[in-house]
Amino acid sequence: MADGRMLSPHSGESLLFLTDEQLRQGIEAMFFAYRGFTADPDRILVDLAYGRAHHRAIHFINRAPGTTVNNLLNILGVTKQSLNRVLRTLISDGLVLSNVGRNDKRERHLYLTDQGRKLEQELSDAQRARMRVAFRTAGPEAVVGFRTVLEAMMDPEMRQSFDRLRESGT
Amino acid sequence: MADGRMLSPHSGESLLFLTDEQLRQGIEAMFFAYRGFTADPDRILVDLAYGRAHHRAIHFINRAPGTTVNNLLNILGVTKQSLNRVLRTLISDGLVLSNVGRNDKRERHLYLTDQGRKLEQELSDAQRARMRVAFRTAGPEAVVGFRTVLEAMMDPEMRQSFDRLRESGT
DNA sequence: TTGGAATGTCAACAACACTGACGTAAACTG
DNA sequence: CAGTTTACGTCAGTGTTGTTGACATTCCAA
Repeated sequence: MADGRMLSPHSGESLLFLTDEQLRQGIEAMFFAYRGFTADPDRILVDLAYGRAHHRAIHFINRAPGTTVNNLLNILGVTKQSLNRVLRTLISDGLVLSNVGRNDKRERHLYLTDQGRKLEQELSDAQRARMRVAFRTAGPEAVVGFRTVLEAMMDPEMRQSFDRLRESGT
Repeated sequence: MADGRMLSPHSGESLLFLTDEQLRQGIEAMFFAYRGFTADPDRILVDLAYGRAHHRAIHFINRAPGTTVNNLLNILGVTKQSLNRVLRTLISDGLVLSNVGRNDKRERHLYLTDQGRKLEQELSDAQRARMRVAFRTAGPEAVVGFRTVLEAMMDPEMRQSFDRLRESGT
């Protein structure tokens, strides 16, 4: 990294960071950072006998209230059977509400209950705290770069989901 | 993001990107990007009846040849029982070599066989290809920011492992 | 109205993480 | 040298989360 920054005039800066070694460090950075990224919510979840799958479901239901199971399926990228198991426990535990669709009775629209929102808050507070420290430490320009690279790393369909959520957010 | 960039004179740019909404977008970006990050190797692995755990073991053994089981354990952050299950299959399949330590005969030093290196190459080629496209698309400055934020997001012990590997690499 | 597509549920199974207990061999220590 | 610690492996059991297969319900269109 240190000497990677010294531009040699003929190589062109567009190739500079694309050595296998640079790429491998990017890969390892992703691996280690993701561990940190999930560590704090995970600690909260173990006490509740929930896992990451529950967290993800809660997160995206909170993000898009009234979403259908199918929509959630596309966002999460798992099979409906896998999601259903998670939803079933969340519903029976009173964290999630599942309402039959008015227009299309095949659909189920999902909402968080007050209790569900409470847990969501707790989980995302923990996760945001780490993200906040990381962002603050790294600085605004680094954050922009971070987001740019991550977006470029997504599959196109995932990028679509991401953008859709982003629009609805702010 | 768009209006987040408009600096209001009194707020100070150091707080600008730390709204809950900005942080949540960072969180979701991590989630979607990580899916892309693992997608390509995963596709290769299913055909071989291996999983991500095997990939991770192969990656870090290749990265630090001769590493001990204990060292690998610390890097991967799993239990020895979990790692052992993976190593056992890799060894019996002839991808990994486990040698008794010369100085300390309690230790096992791990190496990839030719066959193991071949698979590692295949897997990391796939993963690097995506990383390369993402880096190229995002540009050099974004890559620096990406790396900076990821490092700030790691747990301290993980950052240590990361730095150690980085030093040995280049 | 009948057949097909979409949506969601139930059951069984596999991968991979975990804890706990135990065994062996080697190294260290008083 | 005896006792403890360290490194590694293994067996058994459990939980989460993914998978496929089978099935019921609902909608829609020929």
